[in-house]
Amino acid sequence: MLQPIASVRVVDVVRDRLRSAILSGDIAPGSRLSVPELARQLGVSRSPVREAVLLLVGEGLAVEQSRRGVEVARLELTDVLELYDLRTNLEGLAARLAAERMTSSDLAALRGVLDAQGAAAVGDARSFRELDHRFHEIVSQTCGNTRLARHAALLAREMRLAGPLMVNEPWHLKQSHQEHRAIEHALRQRDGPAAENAMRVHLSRVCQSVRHHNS
Amino acid sequence: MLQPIASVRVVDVVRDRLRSAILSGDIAPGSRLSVPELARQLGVSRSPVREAVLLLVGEGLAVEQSRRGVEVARLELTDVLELYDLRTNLEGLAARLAAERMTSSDLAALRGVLDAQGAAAVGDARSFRELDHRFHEIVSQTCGNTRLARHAALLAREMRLAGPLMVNEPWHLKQSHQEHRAIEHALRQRDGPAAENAMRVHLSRVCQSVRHHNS
DNA sequence: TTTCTGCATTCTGCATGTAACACTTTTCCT
DNA sequence: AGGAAAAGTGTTACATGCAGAATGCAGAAA
Repeated sequence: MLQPIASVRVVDVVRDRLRSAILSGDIAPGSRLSVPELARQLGVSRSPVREAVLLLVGEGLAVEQSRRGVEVARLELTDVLELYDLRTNLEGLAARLAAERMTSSDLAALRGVLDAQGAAAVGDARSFRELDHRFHEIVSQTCGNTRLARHAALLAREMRLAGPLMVNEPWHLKQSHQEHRAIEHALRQRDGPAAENAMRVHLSRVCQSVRHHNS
Repeated sequence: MLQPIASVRVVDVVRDRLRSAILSGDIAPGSRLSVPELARQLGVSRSPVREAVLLLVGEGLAVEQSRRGVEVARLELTDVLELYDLRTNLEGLAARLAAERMTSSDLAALRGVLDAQGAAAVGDARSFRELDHRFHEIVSQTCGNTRLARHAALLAREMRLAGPLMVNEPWHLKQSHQEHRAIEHALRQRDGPAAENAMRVHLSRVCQSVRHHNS
């Protein structure tokens, strides 16, 4: 059974590259996304770059200003709180649904991420965040509701623009890790309501931490 | 104090026109969206049309097929159920938040919509649906969470593609109308939890009706 | 020193050119 | 007639052209 060959479109490559650059911080929030400049740097014409930039606007990672081009979105504290409110609900629902649908390989992947996170928790905030995203991504993507998965992914990605607003103290990361363990435990028990509750507790608590850390 | 001049971009006009045509059914689900053809019909060049079509894909109203262009999204029953699950949660949250933030003019607008809906309820399913959208839109847009408002709007719009899957029996519309009244009552009392509960009851019940109507 | 003016540069937004590909119809050969 | 090849039609995806608008800056004016 041969897989159909997926034609690689330039616009997709450009979009992925720009998204990675934005999420990794290589292109800082507030930076202008000049289409001709990016086209020169990437060695392609302006058309696919323009379309990729438009798609990023649709994803919420960039904002357009009337006639003044597009710049990488800048998140204020209120934006982050908004995002946590939404994620609390969406990912809570996702966790409840995922509890009944996760395969044993999904659960194994989840545990692998948590083990790696436990090892990274001391000091390496960057690795910790990466594994945090993987954890939440696995839960969202296995919930069985494709639209929920898509919207949760959009919100989780958008939140990665928050950078300096996030709390990186070791004790806080440790706390998150323990809450992740609780979520995983509920998922492993196939206890949907408990998983939802644990996810909501986790994200609400992080939201509160962020709020108090920036005031 | 002069208002800044909002430049009207062709791409925005095209996007709005295409979206209206899709949501009104003028362009049926499954129809191919040929960029050159649409450009001819609209009397503009292909560039803004191509971008508008891409934006509609981003909104979930159209889907791209590899190398075979874009067509208007076709919703199966499972898609509609997915959407209701999501809307139940998102709009439930929106209702709770809106209860504390709606102004008296918002409440007046809501009541106006409900009164019009009460008059239209008998027989005119098309008007009823239009007012239903207005009702949910007002609640979502007044919740104070811009991202919640945006995502709720996207989901509500996407659901309008469901067409023949929806339940249009008069008694069902009447039931929806009464549930809308209950939601509005809770909002007017500024009772967030009650509003959330009423919204969830409403959307869950509609979801069940749709499920049983198509099986 | 500060503010304004005019020019040069760059960008945005739309139009158009074009190669590669997909689908349809016609034609040609058996 | 039946089936394959080939031409024709239409599209996608990318490249490029270009007018108008925004931005930055040097130099003049207050």
